[in-house]
Amino acid sequence: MPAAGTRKPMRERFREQVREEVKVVALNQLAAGGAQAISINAIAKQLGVSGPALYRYFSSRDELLTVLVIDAYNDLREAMAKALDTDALDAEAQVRLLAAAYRAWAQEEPHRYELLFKAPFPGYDAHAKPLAEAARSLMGVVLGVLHHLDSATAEKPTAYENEEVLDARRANSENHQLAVALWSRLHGFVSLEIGGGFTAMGLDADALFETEVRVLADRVRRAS
Amino acid sequence: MPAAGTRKPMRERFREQVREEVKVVALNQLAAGGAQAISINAIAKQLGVSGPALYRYFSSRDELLTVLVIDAYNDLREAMAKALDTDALDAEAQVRLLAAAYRAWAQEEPHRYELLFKAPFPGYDAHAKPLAEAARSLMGVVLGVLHHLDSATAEKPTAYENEEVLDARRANSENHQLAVALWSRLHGFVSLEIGGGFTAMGLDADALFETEVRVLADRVRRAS
DNA sequence: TGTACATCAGTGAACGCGCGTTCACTGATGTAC
DNA sequence: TGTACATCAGTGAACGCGCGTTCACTGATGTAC
Repeated sequence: MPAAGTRKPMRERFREQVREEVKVVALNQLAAGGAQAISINAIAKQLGVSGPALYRYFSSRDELLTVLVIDAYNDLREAMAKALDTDALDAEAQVRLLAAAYRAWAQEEPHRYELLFKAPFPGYDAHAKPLAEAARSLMGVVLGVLHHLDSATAEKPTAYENEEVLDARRANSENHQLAVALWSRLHGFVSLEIGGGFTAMGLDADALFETEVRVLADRVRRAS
Repeated sequence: MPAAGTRKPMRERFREQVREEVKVVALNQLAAGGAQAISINAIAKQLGVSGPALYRYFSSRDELLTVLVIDAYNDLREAMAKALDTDALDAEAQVRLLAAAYRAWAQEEPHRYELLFKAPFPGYDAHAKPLAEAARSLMGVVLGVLHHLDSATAEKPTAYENEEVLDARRANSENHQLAVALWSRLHGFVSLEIGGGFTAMGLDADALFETEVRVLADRVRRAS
């Protein structure tokens, strides 16, 4: 009988624990054979359990995949947020940190990074709300960095309610365009690097990245 | 009995024709359900033929997929080469044309573009030589544009024999780094655009692309 | 502390499906004399 | 022009596989009295 701090009923705690185990095994399969290799039956076998047992924890294979994508969004966001969690730095330095964190996460978790971008991008009208929220929250970190560049759009970028207002403001925001350009370049570099395009050509990926980041930082400095 | 111009034996011509038909149907399936939806049996059914029949034309599903990837590389390369097939232009203008052609092809053939970059990047040591050649040939077009910027590396970039010499020269070439940066940005932009990331955020993709291309062209002008 | 009951994790069989691939074969088609 | 033969496209059955998911069930586990 565990002491204080254990508020949830035991069965619920158990459920959450098993869900985590399932996700871990699923990520192993992802790393080993790609997203389509994630299979309910194979996961069950690896957990020493029979197939249908997992339906106690995930209603379908689709739900499992969705959860993995959301987790990846959140992980990447937290990695970036953590990198920026330092005492006051100017925007240029923050962009450098952000870029480094983005690349580092993708290098550490290449399969999860691919999972993020091989899935269709979650639109506003997507049936999966949590997914869209996770994606927007990630972009919120980038916007946060460029935040003080333009005081007209200076509100908390993660806690919106009305999406239409948000859309209108975004479309007209210089910062948002800058953020997207930043993200676009990071994604281009990182996905080529992960795919092996650079090393296959005998190129020094670190040097290339340095150059790209320097260009980005310059642009941010010019805008500020 | 066809007249002059028909040199190949009829059976061989027939084989090639059927191979093309198979590829067309395979591309339809790719567009409809992703690369993993390409299935020998389903293609056969759609052609009004029984499954094993296709093994007369492709030795395996893998061979079919490889051929599709090679075709896509070649198509994209030809689209870019064609765009540059104008009377003498300076490097800056050529970069603009190249970028526009790259994006246009990806927009017209989004599924084939994805097919290219979701496949593992063909390295030198890849067992599939034709694949690696097709990929290098594509890069050759980009290098051709930046060609005259650096006379030290000025040789025909597509007709190499010795790969090790090629590697060494590439690693040391400023132009090659510029070409890769160019490609990296194009890929980043285009893959986000295809994925729907921009429109999902209410952004004007054309305007973003214009900005990115202008930055690229500036950099090329500065280098020349 | 002990007993009765409700909850729910996990089982095993089954359904229906589609896949890639092999094999021995039939029958048409082009070719050589 | 006519006949005999070799080539080869396509068939249908079969193999073995794995998948997601449903269902009725057993048995353990936590809970309420």
